[in-house]
Amino acid sequence: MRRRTWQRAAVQDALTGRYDFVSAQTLHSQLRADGSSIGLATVYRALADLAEEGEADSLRADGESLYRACASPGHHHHLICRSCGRTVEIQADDIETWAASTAAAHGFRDPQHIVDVFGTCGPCALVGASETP
Amino acid sequence: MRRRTWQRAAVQDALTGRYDFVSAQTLHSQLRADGSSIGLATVYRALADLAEEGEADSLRADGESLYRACASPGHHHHLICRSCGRTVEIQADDIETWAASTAAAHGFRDPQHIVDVFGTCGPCALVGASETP
DNA sequence: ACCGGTAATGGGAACCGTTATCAGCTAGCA
DNA sequence: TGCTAGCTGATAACGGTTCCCATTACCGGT
Repeated sequence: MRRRTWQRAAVQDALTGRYDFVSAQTLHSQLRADGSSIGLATVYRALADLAEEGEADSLRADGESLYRACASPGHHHHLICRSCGRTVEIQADDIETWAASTAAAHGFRDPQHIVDVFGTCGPCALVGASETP
Repeated sequence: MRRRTWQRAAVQDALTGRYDFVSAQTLHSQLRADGSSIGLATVYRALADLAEEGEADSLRADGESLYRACASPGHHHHLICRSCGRTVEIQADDIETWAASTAAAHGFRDPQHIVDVFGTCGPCALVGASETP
């Protein structure tokens, strides 16, 4: 059975309050800064559980796991700003069918696909342009 | 200038001799087992260089970087057996245009995409079926 | 309200893949 | 052949994540 603790709630709340992908360590720091006494290991466990239950999306970038609260409940992909982390959720049925048919065409079963798009969002492109001479 | 050393050649040969994605550590172990005295750091450096030069593809799985010699020189994606690692290279122009147009539609510039499909290849599906009662 | 068991917690140590360090070596060029 | 910048490799350091385990506290049953 999965117990409901204030730590789990705190992690979920902190995740829901953000619009971008965050690492476990960042979330832990934020929670501590907000006065919580939650432990780092607990944040890792809570995030892993949330991802397993489908309450959060996860992806790996630069060798660390990032998490984000799901806005849309179903399967979807992400368009992520590589500068500020702003994320747009994308539904793309074409990709689903493409992945399934491609796997089947090569005799692969039970296909899963990783599809994420990174880019520089409008505001960050302006900032970056002035920083890069 | 980039020098040609027997270590780099050994890494490239070992990579070319495989049909699957391998980690730096696995490749290092294989080279040592074959009698080479190559160092682990050198394997990491050689693989990073090969990937940078476009001589090898890399992807991250389970928190580690995996490498594979490119059969097709241009941009492509992979269909990977999650059991035995057998890999099929896939050209998918539809994905390229989809990623570009999706990014543009949301005001994102300079898009990059990560698209990999994992599945269980025919032979492994048979083996796995007998192992799972 | 009170137990009892049991999952959850948290601090630190361990773990693992990767990268930095640096003295010695060597490929490539004149 | 000699020079020298780039390469090598053993080891230390590093950063993110997981494990360990004594303690805590959730929750169903009474």
